[in-house]
Amino acid sequence: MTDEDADALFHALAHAHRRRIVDLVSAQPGITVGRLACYFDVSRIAVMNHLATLERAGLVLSEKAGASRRLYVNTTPIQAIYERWTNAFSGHWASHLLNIKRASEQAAQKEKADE
Amino acid sequence: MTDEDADALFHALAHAHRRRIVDLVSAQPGITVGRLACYFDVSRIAVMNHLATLERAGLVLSEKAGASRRLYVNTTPIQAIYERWTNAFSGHWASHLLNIKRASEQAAQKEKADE
DNA sequence: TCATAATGTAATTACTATATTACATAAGAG
DNA sequence: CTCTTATGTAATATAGTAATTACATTATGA
Repeated sequence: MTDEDADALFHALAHAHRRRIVDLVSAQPGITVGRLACYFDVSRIAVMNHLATLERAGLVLSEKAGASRRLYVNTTPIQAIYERWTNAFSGHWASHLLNIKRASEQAAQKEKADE
Repeated sequence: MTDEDADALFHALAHAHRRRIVDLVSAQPGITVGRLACYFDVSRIAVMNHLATLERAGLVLSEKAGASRRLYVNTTPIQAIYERWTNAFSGHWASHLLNIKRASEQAAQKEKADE
């Protein structure tokens, strides 16, 4: 996963409307743009912009169906997040919350070793 | 996890510099702000702003140590992401990539049923 | 073909984010 | 106390986001 991919992906998920879109499309695969927009207070255009952001991130796929456009969720990028971050922090994972005092002591020792 | 929490969290991760900060602080718990800033081309102030964003999201914790400030990663919010998204899409998880054609057929049937 | 309904594009506006430089505060060394 | 180093704050320029309204395109069906 490149930096650009990760930027697009996290940015796409960094807005409640877009996360809700993912949930709605996930629950109703093939929903059209217009029907989806009905769930929101903002304009259809705003929803379309959010969809463009989600498509850029690869989270939403679409296909034309006559005059409509059907929407689908792609979970692959979400899986990529999972692999990226759970592997990166597998060492910390067990404790769930970092113990600051212990880490602080370790850091103090490291400082001494560095000089 | 509230919408505000999720916004802060995903936004925090939506920048390569901030993700790199998380990696660096994770690898060197207790690193100081100044030392961390040395890893980046941008100014120390820019790095501090990124740190503020990460602290707002709960991804980075800090404690004063004399004139310095020691930094630590907190993995709890990342675990929250994991639970939020893997549970939400557990149904889709098995196939990894959504099969558009099948979903499209299902959607077409659903449309008929709705009218 | 013509009317209608769904989606797409353009231009605009208000707001937020990222980064900078310059200055201010706080702690440790001599 | 004073010099130095580390961190924090203020003001600011630039760029990117999120939303709007108005108009254009495309497809369906009488």
